[in-house]
Amino acid sequence: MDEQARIMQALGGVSLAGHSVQGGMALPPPHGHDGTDGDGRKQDIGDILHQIMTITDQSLDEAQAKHRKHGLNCHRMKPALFSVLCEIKEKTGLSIRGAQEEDPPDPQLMRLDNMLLAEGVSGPEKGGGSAAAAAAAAAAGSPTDNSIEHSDYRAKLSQIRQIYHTELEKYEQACNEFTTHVMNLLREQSRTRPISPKEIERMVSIIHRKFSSIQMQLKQSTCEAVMILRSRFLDARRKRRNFSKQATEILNEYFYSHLSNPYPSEEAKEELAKKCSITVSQVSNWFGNKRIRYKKNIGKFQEEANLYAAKTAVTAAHAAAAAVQNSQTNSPTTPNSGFQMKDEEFQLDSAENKNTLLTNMFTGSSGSFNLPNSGDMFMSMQNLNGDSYQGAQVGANVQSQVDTLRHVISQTAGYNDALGVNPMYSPHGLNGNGGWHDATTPSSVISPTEGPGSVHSDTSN
DNA sequence: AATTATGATTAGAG
DNA sequence: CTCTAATCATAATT
Repeated sequence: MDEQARIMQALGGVSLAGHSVQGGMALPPPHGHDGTDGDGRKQDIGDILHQIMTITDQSLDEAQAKHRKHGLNCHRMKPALFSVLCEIKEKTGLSIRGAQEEDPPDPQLMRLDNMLLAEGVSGPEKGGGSAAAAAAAAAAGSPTDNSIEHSDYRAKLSQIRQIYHTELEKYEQACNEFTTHVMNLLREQSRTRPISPKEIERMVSIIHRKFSSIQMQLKQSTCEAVMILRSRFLDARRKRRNFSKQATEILNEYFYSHLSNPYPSEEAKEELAKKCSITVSQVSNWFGNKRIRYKKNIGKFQEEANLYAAKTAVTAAHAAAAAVQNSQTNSPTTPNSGFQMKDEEFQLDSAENKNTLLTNMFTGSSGSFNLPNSGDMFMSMQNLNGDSYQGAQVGANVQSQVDTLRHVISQTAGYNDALGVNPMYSPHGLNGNGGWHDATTPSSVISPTEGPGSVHSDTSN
């Protein structure tokens, strides 16, 4: 330091005219040149330094700068100056050391990385386009997670992923560019000043650190975006969608036809899930809700129960008719389009009037009818109608059954009420203290519809 | 706007 | 894990 100061001091008064220097003193002694005899030398140094200053001032004047640099490089005194610089550096260089060597793997960054990986943003590209991704997801055994809702999410996610990747790439590229630029600069400078490889390394790592901090910001904002997207799309609680009419239909059918033990097995749940195109857990949710809500207010559900009981009954009858027809070796072409029409009509009817007769009929006000499932319905209707399936015109036979039902309904549509609030009967295996009986008896669980042709109105295959 | 319906979540029991 | 019961938050209806 002292020396430097001294040199500078000396420079102060030196005339700037360039004197040529005599006597090539290759290496100025490290210490103690007290300025005794080097007048010309001083001037020379002053000259060079002045040039350096000037260059620094006009460093942007490209061609000129180059020229001057070249001049400097070729200057006789250059090696000498260089070595001086080397020495100075040697002495001062130690000061810039221990600036945190190996970068610690920043837990914050790790967290972000892990999350991005988990969300499939930074992981391996899977699927590319959103449609392809959705299709792949649907095709893969993944339980068909409501892919309609999901595809939107996936599209958005892949959009985020794309942005993230391009940005990342951009940063990386910029980082590399900058690094090489700096390296070149340093390399060039290394001709005029001593630069150890360690220093270059340090510089590079500083640059990388800067860029990685930028990357972290990118990752952070990407994470945020994903989280927002997630909460918007995947938190189904926020964006609750009702199941399709058809799905609830199917679920209700199952529920009311298994009222005595509305606990679908795992397989049954899967089946229902597939039919309704919802997930198994959604089926479970549905049944959980249904059970508890049914139990809480049976009266409120009577109508629905009747409706579905009747429906399954009709379905069973319909199926039975078909079966019988089959057994009668008639042509397989079903000639019962008319019947179907009637079927709908029937549903309409039963929905329209506040049918409570059916309630009495099916939900066992008498206590005898505690299983409003298709099998029983079928049987009872057969009995109702008197004759059996042996009749010649079976289609008409079933038709008449339905008609009979309708008749009864319309006849008795008058007196109802009193049962909505007062479920004095505990139908369908619902015991007194809340909770269904352990009705594990297969006869009540499995549809006993072993009518003619063994017809299952059950949802199981 | 208020109310009801409904799917999902939660705590807690088994 | 499944199930119940309570609860939440939103959709649908009045």
